[in-house]
Amino acid sequence: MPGPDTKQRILDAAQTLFAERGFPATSLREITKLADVNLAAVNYHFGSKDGLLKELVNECIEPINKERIRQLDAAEAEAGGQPLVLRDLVRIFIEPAVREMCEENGSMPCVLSRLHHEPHAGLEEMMADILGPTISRFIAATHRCLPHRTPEELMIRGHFMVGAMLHLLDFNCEELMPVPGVNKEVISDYDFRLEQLVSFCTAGFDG
Amino acid sequence: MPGPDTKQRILDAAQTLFAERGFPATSLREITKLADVNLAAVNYHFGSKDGLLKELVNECIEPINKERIRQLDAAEAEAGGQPLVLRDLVRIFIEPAVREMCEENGSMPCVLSRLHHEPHAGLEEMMADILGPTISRFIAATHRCLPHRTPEELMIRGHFMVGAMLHLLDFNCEELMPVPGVNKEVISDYDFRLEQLVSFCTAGFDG
DNA sequence: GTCTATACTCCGATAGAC
DNA sequence: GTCTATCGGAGTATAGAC
Repeated sequence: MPGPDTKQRILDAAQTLFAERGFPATSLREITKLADVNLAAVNYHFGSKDGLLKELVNECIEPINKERIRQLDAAEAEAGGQPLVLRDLVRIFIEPAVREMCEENGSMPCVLSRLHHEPHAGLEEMMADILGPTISRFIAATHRCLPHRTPEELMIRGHFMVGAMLHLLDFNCEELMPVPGVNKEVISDYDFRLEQLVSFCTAGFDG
Repeated sequence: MPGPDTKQRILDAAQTLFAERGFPATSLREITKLADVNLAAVNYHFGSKDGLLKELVNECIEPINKERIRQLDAAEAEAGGQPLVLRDLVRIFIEPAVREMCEENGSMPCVLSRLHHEPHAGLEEMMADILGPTISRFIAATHRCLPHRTPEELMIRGHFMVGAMLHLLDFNCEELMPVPGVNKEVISDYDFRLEQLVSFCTAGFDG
């Protein structure tokens, strides 16, 4: 079997199945069957099941992080030393993640938000390496917006923002509990969700 | 081996190990070895590994939910038909969970917050059964506090609140990324975290 | 009823032939 | 690079001892 795209086919199949039933509940035999490749190809190309996951996650969060840095650079250059508007800052952190994951990579949000809560070998270190510098810059920029807040207050509130965002992303996959008076179409709308999250976190930082 | 407390010893061992390394990474053979019981005892008492998890979760969230309902009943009786103060309402939802999980059941927060993001057979239904009526009452009470907000806005913001809370609970187990100027002792303090979360969500609902 | 011993199937991983 | 064969360990089911 030729197939120089074996690696990509495995990645695609894994993304689909991980999102559907979760990482631990998906077997390599299911993935390789869907991708129409041999079982051993996974270990050849990725070393292990965890290695496959790691590459999948890296492909997803690196562009998000680069976009955040790009927008932050642009906004700070335009502000010319003045503190940014808090709402703009919150949006710069949230919008690239929500947009990338909801529009370009339809099935990654669930995978990613779950991973933040379940420990995996080597994955936390990778996330910390990629996201650490960004987080430091955001805390510093937030401190300039809200000088009356302590660094501890800003850090824990940034943590709340991440939690709210991850929970929103996972929301795509679950069934909503039906609640009287709530229109599901409104809640499912991507722009509605994004604006609500930005409003919630902006007010939360300042409150 | 006599041991009429076999069941409880399994539950204790499972809670410890699930919190330490996560549910999927913990084998029944490790649990039964730590509990000093036979492997098959798990399936006798709980039916399956998932059944064990389900009972563990149920034991944990039912008292939290009862306490929320109790406090909500008391507050609404005292208010005598008037809308509650938003901050009190937020605290009634958050405080029982944070207190129960941080003080009485030191190792459950991680387990619980992870489960909210990884699908497990039958577990979502159980959560929905237990939490559904409570959530409906909170949305209704919030709507009386903030009549200018639509039900969709209140529901999605309640979802953000849950996400922030779960992320905070899981925070106990992780190592914090070191950030210059942030005192880890302050961030680790239970009262500090609770008050920050209440402030963040109260402002977020209204913002 | 409780608990044990044991066997069964499936998993991820790997060695070695092609 | 790809494939087959195989390994130890996982969760599960059950027959039978107390």
